[in-house]
Amino acid sequence: MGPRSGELLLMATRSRTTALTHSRQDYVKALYDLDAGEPVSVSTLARHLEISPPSVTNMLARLDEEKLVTLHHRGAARLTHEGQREALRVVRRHRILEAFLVRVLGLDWSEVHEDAEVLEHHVSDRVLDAIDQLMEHPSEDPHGHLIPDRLGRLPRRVLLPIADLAAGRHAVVREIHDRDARRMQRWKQAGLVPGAHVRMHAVHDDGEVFEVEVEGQRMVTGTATLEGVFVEASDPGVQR
Amino acid sequence: MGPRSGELLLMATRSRTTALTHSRQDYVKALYDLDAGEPVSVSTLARHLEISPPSVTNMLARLDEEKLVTLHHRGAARLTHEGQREALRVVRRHRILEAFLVRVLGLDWSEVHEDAEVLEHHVSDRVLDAIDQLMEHPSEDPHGHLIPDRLGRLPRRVLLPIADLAAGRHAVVREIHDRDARRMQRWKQAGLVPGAHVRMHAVHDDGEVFEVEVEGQRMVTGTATLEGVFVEASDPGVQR
DNA sequence: GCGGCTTGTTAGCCTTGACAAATTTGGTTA
DNA sequence: TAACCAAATTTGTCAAGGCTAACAAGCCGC
Repeated sequence: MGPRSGELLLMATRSRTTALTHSRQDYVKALYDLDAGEPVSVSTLARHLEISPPSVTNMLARLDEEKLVTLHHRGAARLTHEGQREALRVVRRHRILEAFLVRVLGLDWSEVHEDAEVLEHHVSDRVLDAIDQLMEHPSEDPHGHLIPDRLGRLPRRVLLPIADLAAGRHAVVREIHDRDARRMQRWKQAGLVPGAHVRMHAVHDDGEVFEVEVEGQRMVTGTATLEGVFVEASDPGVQR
Repeated sequence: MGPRSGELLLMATRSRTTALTHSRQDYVKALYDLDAGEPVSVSTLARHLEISPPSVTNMLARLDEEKLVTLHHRGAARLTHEGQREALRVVRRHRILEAFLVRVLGLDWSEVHEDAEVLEHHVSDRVLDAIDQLMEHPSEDPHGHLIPDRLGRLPRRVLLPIADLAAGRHAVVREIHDRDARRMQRWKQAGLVPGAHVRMHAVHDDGEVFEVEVEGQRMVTGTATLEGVFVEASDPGVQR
């Protein structure tokens, strides 16, 4: 739920003096992204970060000492409040940078993730603020993710994986997960972009095949394609 | 002379496959900046990079092995052609980024150096090109330094330290060296910015005190203030 | 309750690039 | 020529943050 259910955090009063190292920033951000209500396992994190499990165990122990995470059963980790605050800082930078790369530099939607991933660690606050101002403080990045404010606050938003949309329901695409450029290309071609209006016509084969209407265009597709697209139901009574 | 007398280099036909490490980029750039016609000493380089002399000796040995520098008497180093090419790559990035920070993000002239210094190592070619294009391929950065083209070519330009301007001579400010933000503030206030027209009225105390007219405003100042300002003589016959 | 897969962890090592302390080199001056 | 000083180098460390190989713990099915 991480990115699509940000919470209004109570900010700790004093913040750390030194910024987290590059690597720590990656870890807390990954934990934030992977947070689905329960602690994230070592192997999940290792896969996500493309780092070996021993290295992850090792780093998690450090983050635990530094009060950025708490450790749970079998080494699984979850962010502390402070860890979450740090994660949200990184998330904010990342999303502002993605917006900038697309809106100002005109780069493609589906290709900016990696660049933002690097720059989020290296852009100074001053430059970030200037970028934010230039774009007039956008509230969303190009994939539809909300941008936390300077204090790490993020409006709560309840979204639904598009595959969970019941047959007959209308919805609006709100977020597109952004790890795989090829998949994003496909979505883009299909019109599955933030803001697009969709309607689920029918679900076949026990939730394996979907008939979806995207901006008036009917398409048939499978789970693999749809995974990563989140919508907001636009007619009443739709629940997960 | 490094930055103010770039040369038209013959580029080697094949370039290295892997980018230089962050640290190596700093070294080659520093060597480029400090190049005044003869090898740069270990201590000069150490001071410029704010790194201890032993570390510098050590790194220079590696750069020598990697054919990026040649070593000379008492450990002094000079860039090879390949080293110079790499340096020019970094210089190009740095200058494009400075221009961007000022022209697009609206940051101050005198404050962008540090940010550019960091970003030059982390911006991808794709992003750099987009930035360059957005600005319509500027030929100079905000301090007046010429920006090498993609092949590392730089028009030759002969400039004069303003202090070397003979009494009575007119000139145009072309480059401002950009290491010290406070000094840059002073220049800015005095109107000593790239493009400004100046005239040397008189030189006193054996070249210690100068009477200069900047855009019509007369000022009296010392060597310390003027060091770092380079001009192009705008009346004939002025030579160093 | 006992193999045996899946997950984590321990141990030991590597790489980059920096540092300080102590030593050597080499040019300069008496 | 000897003594001296500044500059460079050698030697030994450190900190981050990775990695592999080998070992340990949990959990599942029987």
